[in-house]
Amino acid sequence: MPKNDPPMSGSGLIDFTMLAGAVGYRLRRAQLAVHQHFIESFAEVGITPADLVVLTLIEGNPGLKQSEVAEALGIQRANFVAIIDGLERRGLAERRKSEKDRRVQFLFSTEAGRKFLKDLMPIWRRHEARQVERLGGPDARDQLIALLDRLYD
Amino acid sequence: MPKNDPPMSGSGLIDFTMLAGAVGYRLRRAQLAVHQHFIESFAEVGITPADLVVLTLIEGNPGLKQSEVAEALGIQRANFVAIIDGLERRGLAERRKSEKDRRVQFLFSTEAGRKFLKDLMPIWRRHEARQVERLGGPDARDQLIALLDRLYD
DNA sequence: TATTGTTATACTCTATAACTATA
DNA sequence: TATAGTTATAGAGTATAACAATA
Repeated sequence: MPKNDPPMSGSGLIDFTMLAGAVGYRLRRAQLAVHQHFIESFAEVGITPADLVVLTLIEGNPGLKQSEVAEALGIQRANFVAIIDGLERRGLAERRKSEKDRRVQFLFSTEAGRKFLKDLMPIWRRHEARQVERLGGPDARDQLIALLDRLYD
Repeated sequence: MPKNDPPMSGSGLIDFTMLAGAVGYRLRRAQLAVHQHFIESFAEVGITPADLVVLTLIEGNPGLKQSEVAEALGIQRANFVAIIDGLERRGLAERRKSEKDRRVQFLFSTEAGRKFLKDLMPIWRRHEARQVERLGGPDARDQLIALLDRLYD
């Protein structure tokens, strides 16, 4: 046997014990898998997770300041601009300048935005149901979410 | 009151009920928080999560094929090249051409790589301990990992 | 023909600094 | 001087296609 070819090569078994307790690694793998499934599910309507989460939030909370929404979602102000630009260009959301403080922009979903969200609900529910199914049921989902929430403020 | 300024503006309370069950959203927030803490923790030694996970895996599994490591970690083989290039340039890992099949590269950690990993252990343990602490103890950590693993193959 | 590693490329996500207009 | 939104930019991370060497 050539000396460079290690004994275990091709065994198909890889020892992951050193990564066993790595929370960040497992989080990344799980997040990537769910993200991938989201992208595939919503490919036909062309919406990103960020778009959907923003639209959902301003639909449920009309009139928040742009910076409030960004902060609530953990998105940098600077990066938030392009997201709102996109939603506004598609007619799904709109900015309204405050009359009290001319620096401020309040955010609202439009009629088209509300219809868009409503039409998306079946895809959304299917996507979430898939995750719940993989987790082993609604209780497991609630348990997971409770744990995840402890990891961020 | 100017008509554009909504009643709830400035209340500080944002309704998240529409996102309550969104597994992907909570995953992203948690993953981002843990990733940020990792970056801050390891800033002084200048290593990314990907670098560390790769080095750890080939340390525990000497002589795997480059493509085996990439696939085991869910990284595209094209993107894996730069990671190994970096580790090799820093003298922490090395490629060895198979003599059986000249297309194949086996991966090994170097002596410097093993020392590097060993020196990193305190930072690593501190980082993990922080996550376990936020979760509420080792049992919560194990529970979380078990749930996360169900979300990917 | 198929596979391994590689290059090139594009697109997304995140972070930071600096600008503008207002306050 | 400080704040809200914006612009510009840089750095990761990820995905795809195509190529060279080898099988």
